[in-house]
Amino acid sequence: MNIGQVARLSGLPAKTIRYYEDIGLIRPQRSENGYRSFRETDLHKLGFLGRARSLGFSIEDCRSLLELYGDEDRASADVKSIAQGHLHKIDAKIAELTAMRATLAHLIHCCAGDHRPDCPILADLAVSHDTGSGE
Amino acid sequence: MNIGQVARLSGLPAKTIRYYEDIGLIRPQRSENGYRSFRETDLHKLGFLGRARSLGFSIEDCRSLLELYGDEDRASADVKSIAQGHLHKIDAKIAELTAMRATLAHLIHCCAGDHRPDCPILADLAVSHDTGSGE
DNA sequence: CCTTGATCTTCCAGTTGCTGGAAGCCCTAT
DNA sequence: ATAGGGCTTCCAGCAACTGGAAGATCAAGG
Repeated sequence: MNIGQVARLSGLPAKTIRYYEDIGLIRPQRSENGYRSFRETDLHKLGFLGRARSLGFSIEDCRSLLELYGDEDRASADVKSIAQGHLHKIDAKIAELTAMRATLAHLIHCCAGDHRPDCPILADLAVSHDTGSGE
Repeated sequence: MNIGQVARLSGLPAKTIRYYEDIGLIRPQRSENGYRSFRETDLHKLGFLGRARSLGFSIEDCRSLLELYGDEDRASADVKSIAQGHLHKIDAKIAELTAMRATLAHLIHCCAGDHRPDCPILADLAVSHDTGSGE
């Protein structure tokens, strides 16, 4: 299979597939004309990568997961550990965004949003706050 | 004021302040020796930038907000519009992360996490799903 | 056989928002 | 004079691609 077909089947852009080869996630063979020649296992790995990435795993996590996937003697604890680490990062990010969202939504609510210049959003950004326990 | 003091007062790294000058967010004067010389207004702007960034506004949003902040004839609607656009992006991001989190937490819950190789996390990543209405 | 257009190749640059480091000048204190 | 800190510039790198240029290859049509 050439890269175009693999891109169609895997749903990944050809550019991304080349990039994954560059960084050593996959190692497709080459035809005599220099074209990449993908086997079923390559396609399978790309699907794996696409799904792992869509769950937000970093490329390095994906590399580890792919390695564990190919290791018959893996311990599921190693996989679980990676997933839990990622889950913690997601939770931290959600918490951060939720805090931003709350402040932002409040400011937006307070802003008339008309032709006048008075704006509580700008007023808030203009003064320093303490990060502490305000109500 | 030199950059070190401004960094201390604003809480922003000196590198970041230089970067903000590079991209034209601030325009500190220069002393005769070539050092940046910050006025109160520069410090104020840097505080504004720090707070806007901490709410997750992009640099380009910050540029617009700073411009509106300095424009006595602004309409608060313009500020509100930027903030609302940003809020939508945050909401989209939260939704994306929450969906990831749900899938990931489920998989983690299903994984024994012991010395054995059987792992529902890897099993899930290994097969293609439809994005549709599964339960 | 030749041309056209799609597909493939490599390589370089750009994205976002900084951050680290090198090389070198300036300033103060001893 | 020298040591140290702070300041300057510029270049590289992070994550994970993405876009584009320049050129080879292939399949189909006239």
